[in-house]
Amino acid sequence: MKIITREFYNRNTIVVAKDLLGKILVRVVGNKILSGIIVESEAYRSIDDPASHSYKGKTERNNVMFGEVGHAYVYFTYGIHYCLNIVAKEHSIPAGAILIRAIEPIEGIEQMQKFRKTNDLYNLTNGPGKLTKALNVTKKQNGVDVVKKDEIYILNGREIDNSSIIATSRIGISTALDKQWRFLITSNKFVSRRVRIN
DNA sequence: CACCCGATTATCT
DNA sequence: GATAATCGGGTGT
Repeated sequence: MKIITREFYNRNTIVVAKDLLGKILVRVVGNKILSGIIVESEAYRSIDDPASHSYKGKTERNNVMFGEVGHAYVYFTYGIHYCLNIVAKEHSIPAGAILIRAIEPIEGIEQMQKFRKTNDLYNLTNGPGKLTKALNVTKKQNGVDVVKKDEIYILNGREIDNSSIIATSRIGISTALDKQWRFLITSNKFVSRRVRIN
């Protein structure tokens, strides 16, 4: 499998969010490889999206969202958790990123269980805060280029049949609830259980 | 299974 | 000073 090239991310954020389903997220920690299939994602845009960190313009926290596509935007939230996003947008749009909400673990499961301090396979990486903990992703990874084979990269996985993907409103936000920008693979056991299907 | 709540702190207003 | 792109544990049905 090959690393996804930068052109993939240089498209409509919503389309890329959907297309990331089925791709393989890889995390290199020392000499260990941790990986999983992306099974849940959310698109966040900019001036047209009140729920996005970039809605009101560039700040110290969100500046990666305004930068080159194909980089990781990692932020800290609720005083406890990190969330991993991939910058994606068309040239004409100032900012945009995709929140990786859940992966189906493939490689390095034992190491992920150590990072998470749990043996429960189905609650290991089924949430944005859980998967960053399982993959040992923190603000140190903010800005890393996921198009290069370095700390974090994404591989072409298997094509997902359109009929097995659904779109819903996004989780944990209070505005723009009408926008159906959360994508998940239906019936995948590793999707967040907080399912709000409209 | 559903709802409720506390944890804990960087970031923004 | 308030909020937050969350999680896990608790209680009740």
